Amino acid sequence: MPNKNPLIIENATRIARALSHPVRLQILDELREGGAYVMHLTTVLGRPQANISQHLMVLREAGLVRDEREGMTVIYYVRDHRVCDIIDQLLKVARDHSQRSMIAGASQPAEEDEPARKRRRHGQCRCPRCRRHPQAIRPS
Amino acid sequence: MPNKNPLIIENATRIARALSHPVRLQILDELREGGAYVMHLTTVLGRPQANISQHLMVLREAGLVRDEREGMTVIYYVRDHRVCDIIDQLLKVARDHSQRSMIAGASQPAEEDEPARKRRRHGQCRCPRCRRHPQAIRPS
DNA sequence: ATACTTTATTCATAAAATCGAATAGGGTTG
DNA sequence: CAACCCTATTCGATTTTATGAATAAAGTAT
Repeated sequence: MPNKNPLIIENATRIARALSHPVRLQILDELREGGAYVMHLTTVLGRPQANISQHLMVLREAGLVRDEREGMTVIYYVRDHRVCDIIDQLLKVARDHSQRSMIAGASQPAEEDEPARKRRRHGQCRCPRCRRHPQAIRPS
Repeated sequence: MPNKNPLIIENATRIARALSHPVRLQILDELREGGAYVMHLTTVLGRPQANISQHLMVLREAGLVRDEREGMTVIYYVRDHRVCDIIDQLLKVARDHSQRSMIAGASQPAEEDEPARKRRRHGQCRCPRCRRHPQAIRPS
């Protein structure tokens, strides 16, 4: 973890939570290549307008989208396209996990169930094993 | 979005939700380099044991960790390290967003507020603008 | 067997998220 | 202004999540 600042961690979880709903994931996908009207999202995703607006509010408060008034309509844009990359990775992992659960031994998960690497020498920890290796401390 | 399968999307949101809590994010970070005992996590994160176990259950059900009994203790491992990469990206974006909100014009967000790309020509959509460009359909 | 250790689970409660329905706000058109 | 269109917000009901407390489960040691 490149940054242990609790505020940063909180922010990261906020982004993750914003991504944790199918409608919001799909909204971001629609916005991805150039923004879209609310009405467009409503039509494409087949959900009531109020619901789309509600999800857009969540995305806005998470700082993931930006809106631009244009007369009577509003266009929403993705704020940081790195978030789209994150979504791509989520989908990739999700796809592999699905395959793994459906077919027993299929395709290349690109990184099979981790090989149980050598256990790390923990820092300051009172647990029986750590007690014998009081090294680097990583408290908070 | 490389895959529009609703099941895959649901799975992706499940992963995102599992990542949407500070304790779980930190747990994954601890497990990252080699797995850890529950007790170790309890000590390092400074949270009651039951709570750590509860979060581990969430991570387990999301398929993000794997446990291995070893006598009286249990070691948890990350299942797919690509998830750690996702966490790194979340943190990176979160860090930039924090900086952006604290300092007005600082550091390189690597991808500033998106330049409002040319609007996409939407497919089948009843909204006023789309009606005149009935092209590719992207319904469900 | 008894006591102790480590981890998991259950329960009750509080907090947060989701969603439809209704409504409000603002711009446009006639 | 009145009617209409697009979007946002509020409200209430329901569901999900989070958490401490208590307890269970299972291995270990005496």
